[in-house]
Amino acid sequence: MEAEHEQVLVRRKKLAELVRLGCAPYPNDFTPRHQAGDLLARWSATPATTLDAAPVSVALAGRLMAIRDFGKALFAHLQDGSGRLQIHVQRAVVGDEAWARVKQLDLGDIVGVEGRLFRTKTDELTVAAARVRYLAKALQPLPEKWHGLQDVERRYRQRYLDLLANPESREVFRKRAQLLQSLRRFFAARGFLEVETPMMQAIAGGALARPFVTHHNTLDIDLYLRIAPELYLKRLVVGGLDRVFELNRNFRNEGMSTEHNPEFTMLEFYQAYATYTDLMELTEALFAELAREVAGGLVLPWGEHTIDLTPPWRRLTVKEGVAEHTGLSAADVEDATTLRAYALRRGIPLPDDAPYGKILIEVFEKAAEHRLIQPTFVTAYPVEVSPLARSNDADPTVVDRFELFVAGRELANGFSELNDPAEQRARFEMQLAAKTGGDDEAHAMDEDYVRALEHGMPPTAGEGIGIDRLAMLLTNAASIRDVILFPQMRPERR
RNA sequence: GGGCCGAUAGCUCAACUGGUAGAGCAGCUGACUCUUAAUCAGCGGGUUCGGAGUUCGAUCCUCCGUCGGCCCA
Repeated sequence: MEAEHEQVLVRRKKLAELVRLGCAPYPNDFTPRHQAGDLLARWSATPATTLDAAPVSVALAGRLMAIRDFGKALFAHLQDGSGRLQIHVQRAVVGDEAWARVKQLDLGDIVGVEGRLFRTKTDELTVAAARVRYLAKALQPLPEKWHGLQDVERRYRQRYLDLLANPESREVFRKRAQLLQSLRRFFAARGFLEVETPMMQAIAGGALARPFVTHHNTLDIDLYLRIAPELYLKRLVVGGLDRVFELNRNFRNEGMSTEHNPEFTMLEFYQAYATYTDLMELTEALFAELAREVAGGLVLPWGEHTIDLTPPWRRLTVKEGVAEHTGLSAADVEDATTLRAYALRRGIPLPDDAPYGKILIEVFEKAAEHRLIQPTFVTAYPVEVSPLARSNDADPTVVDRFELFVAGRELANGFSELNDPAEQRARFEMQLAAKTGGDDEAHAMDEDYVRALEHGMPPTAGEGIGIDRLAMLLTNAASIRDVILFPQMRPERR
């Protein structure tokens, strides 16, 4: 426990004084009947004379965010989950005894107010308080009323302070909630079933990433926090759930940055009898709808850029992207030796035995990705880095896969699913070889998944969308930590 | 993991070339019944992130550490 500073001690004294005056310290028998935002919406257009002629009784509760004391009367602003409403308390109205209690109120206290609506001289809708009760004492002072809470570290560690002091922050998370609702509505409207699959998996599959490990005591086995729900969702498609989606957390044991948090929210969905090109169109429709509902339109400010989500979006292959952003010719891009030399010049690290597809994708990631500001579907990914995707019929060195880039980062990854069990087994074996060769992000063998495919999975396309990054895009947030309520932080040493 | 930057009153921020830390808000006391960053008068509040060093003297310079931000891997 850190030493308490003056203001906390003062507030503790006030709490004691309130108790002495007969107030329960933390009562829970006050029921608000109104919300500040609703009252403002309903009555802001009503003239003062109407409010006086037919009084509107209200009861609301919230946190005191500003107090302007005039000795025998005071104005204050009460903030609840919906907004901020002014209250006016007069000694002559509430009586001396209640006034003595009102005088003990501090900024940050949670209070309940009953009274009627009126308009001040400056026409602000205000509650003329008949009764004020305090519902919870705030022992700690609020952040500065004008600048809010600026300290980035405290905004993340003590998100409650950020939320109550910074309206922009509340707005970001309101939009995020709206985003999730819109997503669910979009998929429900198209016949997708929302499902939940294991977070703890014996084999961490469905993506190429390092997992977190945990231990189950009774079973005495190590389990992995999932890096993706993919293989379970496709088992459901085998089981006849033709359209499924899951909107939930994934965990990857990797570095942290402005676009990576160890746990992050991912939408994955699978549609039987569809192809990756169908999903590109679906994705365009989805983003358009989300942008309209959450951000108010398809043209979004993004830092110094303006991003236009109006479909259709640009499409290009990985090789085209590499050629465009490296200056190499199409023939050079096809040539592993030339590509490797380019990678070396650019300081892109590559294992000695990296196959062509791996070199290609590394060069693409370093040279092209961050330049794809406007929405772009990148297609024709090398088979070596896509162990779960269906090979292209015309060119089996690539798969029927796309990634969507917006604002220079990957937002979605979708493909026609590989449903040939024999080929899937062969792909897993390729990955095992890579793993033996030192690639610890290579995919593990999943026998049960192959067995599921042997029962027959309909031709299917599936996609994953990074929800945190999508939220960043729709709220113009520079860091993933700005759209995650409690981002991962190093523990404070106190 | 590497580079750069940052941490000063409860909060938001100042402090010249090294000379012993200030303002606004918040708090406290008093005045004030239509204010809204209320106003007016007065007062208190500091381990300058932690540790070591250089120096007569360190918020300031050096080193180590902690936490955070940005960039890179």
